Amino acid sequence: MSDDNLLETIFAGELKELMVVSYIVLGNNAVTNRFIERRFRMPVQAWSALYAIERFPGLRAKEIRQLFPRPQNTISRAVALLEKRKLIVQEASDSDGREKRLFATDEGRKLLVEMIDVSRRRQDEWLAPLSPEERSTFFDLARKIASGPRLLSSTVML
Amino acid sequence: MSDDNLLETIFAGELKELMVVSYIVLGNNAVTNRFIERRFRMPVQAWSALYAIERFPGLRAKEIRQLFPRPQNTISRAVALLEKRKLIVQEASDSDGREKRLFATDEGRKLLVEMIDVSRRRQDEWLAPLSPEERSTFFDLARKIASGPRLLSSTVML
DNA sequence: GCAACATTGTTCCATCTGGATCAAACTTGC
DNA sequence: GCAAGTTTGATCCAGATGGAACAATGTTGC
Repeated sequence: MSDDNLLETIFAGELKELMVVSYIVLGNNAVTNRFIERRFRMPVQAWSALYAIERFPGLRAKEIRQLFPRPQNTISRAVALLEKRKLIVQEASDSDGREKRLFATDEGRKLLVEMIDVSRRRQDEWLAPLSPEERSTFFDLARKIASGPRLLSSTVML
Repeated sequence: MSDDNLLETIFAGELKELMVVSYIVLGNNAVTNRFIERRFRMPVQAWSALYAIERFPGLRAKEIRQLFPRPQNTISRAVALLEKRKLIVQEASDSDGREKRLFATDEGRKLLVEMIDVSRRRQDEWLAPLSPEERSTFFDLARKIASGPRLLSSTVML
């Protein structure tokens, strides 16, 4: 069986949606994770956290988890790395002594400009097969899936 | 800012497609990976490999990589685990002494029945927000993205 | 007021990960 | 025929991962 037919067949089974989404994401992650690791010497979740913190000044660590569903200690380590690199600063919360409010530094914002630029160009790269209308439709449907109540809390995989 | 507005905002930026797809996949992985690890005591790539081997009897390890873009040693370990559990057997290739042809055992096929069933129900769970027509459209668009030449080989993230 | 419980974020540690290296088998060029 | 290069898959190892336990703080119920 030829290589193309392998994919054709796997994208025709009862798990075709799972298979095609996994394929896209595993393929993209291989490219993206390696690049971010090599270029910025940080894991992807650190760059994600910086992106979120810059966009929402004063963000709390627990809120980063709502944006990027990752284990708690993963966020904790990413934040610690960003602080060590002086890309963000932590500030004690007035209202809750456990919380730390996070803010990007000028250096962090500067690094983000490059990070966002290359990520946007990478996004255009994997979305290239879609027309603008298709791209819009794809986003709307993905948005619907993201808003589903069972995405994060399953009843069949307990 | 409320929790919902955090997501609303992050899904409205210049990286919205990346953000929404990441959100779906990170969220689904948290559920799925933990379940497969706990229920079947194997990493996700081992179950993926078993799925591929059952579907394509005599598959080679390198071909699994085309279906599931993962590092080569990851596949090698997954295959070794499946063989140790007697879920697959390896058979020397006639034409190439380096290759091993992989075949599911009866036990492997039996386990797959349950794996596929729960995975299909999980798939229905995260696709639930979409109508049948939307689901079909989503699949077609994802299929297009998967077939793009720059998904696996970037020119902007070298 | 305070005991029981919940939440936030950090640390510990066994396990996993993936880039690099390796050995074996195959292919190419001459 | 064979040296150089390639392909296939296994192994090594430094560093990452995530579940669990933890400390500190806040909330609830009485």
